Amino acid sequence: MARTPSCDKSGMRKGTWTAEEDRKLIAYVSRYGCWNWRQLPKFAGLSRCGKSCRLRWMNYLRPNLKRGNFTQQEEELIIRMHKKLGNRWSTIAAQLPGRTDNEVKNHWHTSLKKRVQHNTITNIEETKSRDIAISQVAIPASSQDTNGPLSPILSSSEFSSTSYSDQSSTHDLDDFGFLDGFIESMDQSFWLDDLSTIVQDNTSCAFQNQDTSLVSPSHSSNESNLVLDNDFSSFLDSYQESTVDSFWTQSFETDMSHVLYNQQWGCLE
DNA sequence: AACGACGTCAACCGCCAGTAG
DNA sequence: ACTACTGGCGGTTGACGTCGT
Repeated sequence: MARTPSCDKSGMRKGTWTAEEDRKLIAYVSRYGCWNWRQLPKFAGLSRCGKSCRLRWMNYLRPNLKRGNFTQQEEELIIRMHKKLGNRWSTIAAQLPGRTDNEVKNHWHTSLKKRVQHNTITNIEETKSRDIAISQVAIPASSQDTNGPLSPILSSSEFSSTSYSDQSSTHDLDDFGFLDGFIESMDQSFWLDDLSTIVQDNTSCAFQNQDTSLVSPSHSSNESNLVLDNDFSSFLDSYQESTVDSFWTQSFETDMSHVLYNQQWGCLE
């Protein structure tokens, strides 16, 4: 899924991010936080615009992102919320821990939209044929089965009345309070099921420790180099998983000691 | 094997709201 | 009140993968 790297008029790189750029961005944000996206590329040694850095971080690099296929629960939640909210992807994504608005939006356009449209058409056809049947056989409406499955995948309206019947049966369609309970009912393991690799404790900050000033006695330079030599994507998985609990609670250094960092990367004169 | 059609998704673009000066 | 700047959002693009012929 790589785009051909290119540069815009101002010399900023565009297109696919390289592993090296990812490393620099992770290293910088992990250490100093994102205090100003516009200024960040300069200090992090990246030839990217701040917007591009922010997007890369938010959609791909930041910890606690859940990658991989959407679960049926997630898909049903997206369908239901989209029916209610429309294309408010960030709001919808906020209800799906570990998912980005971009990811939700892409999944909607590539998969869920067609499914919903198909179900809508199927629903109309089912309704028509049922109406005909009703008109031909005068059965009291109350005895009609209106809840039969129309397809293996539930439509959004069915979802509201079946999948989470315990919650939704007691809530109006306009009441989204049940979503909170729905999310809360899922423990941490649910959201992390797709994260495959268990990371050794001493790997968690190995990347940051490339700054030799930060290398603890327990980390030899060989260990740090090992991280650099390994496949970057697997490192990224490890990095993201290992920082799930601690990342957002850690306090970033707010002084301007990026100079130390940049000396390590050689990106400042 | 070659080709085109279609699907996927990372990344870009333009707009807008919030905020500081 | 106005301007400039920034972050965030949603729409769109386009490179690459997959599938069918």
